[in-house]
Amino acid sequence: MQTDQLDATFAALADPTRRAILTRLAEGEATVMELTEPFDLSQPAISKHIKVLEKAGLVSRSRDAQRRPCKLEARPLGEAIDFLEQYRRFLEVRYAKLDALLETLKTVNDPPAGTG
Amino acid sequence: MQTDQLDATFAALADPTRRAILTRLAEGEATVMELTEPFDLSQPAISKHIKVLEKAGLVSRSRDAQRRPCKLEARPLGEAIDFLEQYRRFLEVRYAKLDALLETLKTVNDPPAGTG
DNA sequence: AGGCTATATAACCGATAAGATATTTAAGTG
DNA sequence: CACTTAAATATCTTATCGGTTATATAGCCT
Repeated sequence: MQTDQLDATFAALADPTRRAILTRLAEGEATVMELTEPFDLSQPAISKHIKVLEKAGLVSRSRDAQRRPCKLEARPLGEAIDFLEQYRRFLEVRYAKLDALLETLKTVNDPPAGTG
Repeated sequence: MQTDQLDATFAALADPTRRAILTRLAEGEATVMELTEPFDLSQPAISKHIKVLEKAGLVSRSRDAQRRPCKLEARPLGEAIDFLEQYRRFLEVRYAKLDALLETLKTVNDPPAGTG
C-alpha cells in the first residue's frame, strides 16, 4: 500500500463536499451538473472536487455526449479501511458491535429461529 | 456524526507523518521526544502534528514531569470507519475477507486487552 | 537561584487548497 | 454556421499547511 495513495484518499475524504459527492455516487452514476445541483457552489468548484476524487482513484469518468458521468470507485476506500483496521484492538466496543452484526448476518443463513 | 469531526479526522490521517505517529502510538504512549526521534523533522514540527491529532481527538495527553505523553484515542477512527462502511457493498471482496478475519479472531479469543 | 530537559509558541516562508468569475473547449442541434 | 448545453481551464484571491529557526514556558535537580 503506497503512502501517496493513502495521502490522496484521506485528503479527498477530508472535505465534506467531496464526501457528499461520494455518498451521492453510491446511489449511481451522476453528471457534473447533477453533482453540482445540491450544493451552493459553482460548477468549476465541483469540477475541481471531482478532479481531486479522480486523482485519488475514488471516481472514474465515462462519456455520454457532452456529459462526463462520474462513477464511484471504492477500491481506495478499501485501502483506507485496511489502514484503519490496524487500530481494531483499540476499538473494542465497535469491534463487539461488528462482531454482533456479522453474527446476525450469519443467523440470516440459518433456518428461522423464532424471535431473536 | 458531525461533519467537522470527520473533516478533522480525515485531514489528520491525510499526512504520512501523522499516520506514522498514530502507528507508533498504537504500540503504547510516547513522549514528544520519542515521537520526534524517528523523523527527520524538528521538534516543533512534531508538536504541530500532535496538535492536529489532538484537535481531531485522535490523541490525548497526560503529564509526567516535563513530559506530555501522547496516547492514542481511537474513537474518531471508529467514526471514520462508520463512514467508510457505507461503501461496504462496493467492496464485496473485502467484505468477505473481513468476515473470514472475524471468524479467525473469534477462534483465537484474545485475553482482555491492557495497554502494556 | 541557576541550569538542564522537555515542550510549546512566535514569526516567517513557500506551496497548496478552495473558492470565485470569466473564458474556452467539446458535443449536439437547427 | 450559429446556438445551446456540459464541462474544463485560466486567473485571481484568501486561507491554511507544513516546515523552519528562535524564543519562551514548565518542571525537575543542585
